[in-house]
Amino acid sequence: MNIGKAAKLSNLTVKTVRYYADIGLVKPLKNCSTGYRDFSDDDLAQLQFVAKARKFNFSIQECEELLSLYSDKNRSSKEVKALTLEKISEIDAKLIELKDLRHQLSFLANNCKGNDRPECPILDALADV
Amino acid sequence: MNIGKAAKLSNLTVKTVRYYADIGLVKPLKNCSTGYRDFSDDDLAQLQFVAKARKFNFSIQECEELLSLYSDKNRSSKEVKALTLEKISEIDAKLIELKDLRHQLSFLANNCKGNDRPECPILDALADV
DNA sequence: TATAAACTCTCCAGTAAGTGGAGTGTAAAG
DNA sequence: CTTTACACTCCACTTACTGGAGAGTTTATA
Repeated sequence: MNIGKAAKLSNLTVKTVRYYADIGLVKPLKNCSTGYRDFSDDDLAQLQFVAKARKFNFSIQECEELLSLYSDKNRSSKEVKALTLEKISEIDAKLIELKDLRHQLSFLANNCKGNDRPECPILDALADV
Repeated sequence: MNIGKAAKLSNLTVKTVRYYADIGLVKPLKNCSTGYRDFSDDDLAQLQFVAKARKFNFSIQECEELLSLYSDKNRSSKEVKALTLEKISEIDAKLIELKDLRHQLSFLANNCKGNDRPECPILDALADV
């Protein structure tokens, strides 16, 4: 299938699919005469896999690792689980950071009248070392 | 003061301070003979302001807006509060997204034995469109 | 059959917010 | 006087794409 169809079926943009092909994440055949990429069903499955993994916050490099684990029939599930748990703790760290940030910002916002006068505790807090 | 001291006092790296000067976020004087940047106390205050605002997840562009609001003695606190509330709702959206992601990933991890055998519900889920 | 629309290609540049390194010049300490 | 620490510029690289130019291909319509 052509790139447009592959993109549609994997919920990616054509640009993104082309990019994934450029960096070798998928390796579609090329029609020599037209230069058009030709995506097999397997290529499509890989694109769908990557699209989903990216949604799960896996980086491109991690997607590559997952793909190779996926196609390796002798791999253990241990490695995949380890990568996933690592992702989860990254997410946990980010959650803590964001919650703290939200806390501080809403404290500042609550103390700011938000009127037409110049006094602003938010700016004061930012200026205060 | 020299860039090293300005960096130290604002908890930024020298590279970052130089970058901020390059993009015009701060405008230190330059010693014509040596080419060394010379940071005034005001420049330092700006760097500290930006360093703090960046920690609060404000983008560089937003930092510029905040800086100009800060130095405008006639500005109202309304604008600053609006920007802050916007930030907070961005953070909220991100929090929801991350929580959902964590949920799905931990569900997958919990269902994966993580042993030496190849069966892996995580990979299966990624492959499942 | 002509032509227009839709699709594809490559290549170049840009995004955000820096980081890393090479090569070179300057200042302070021993 | 030399070593060390600091400063400078310039270029490339990072992540994961996105946008656009200019050109070729395929399909649908007049």
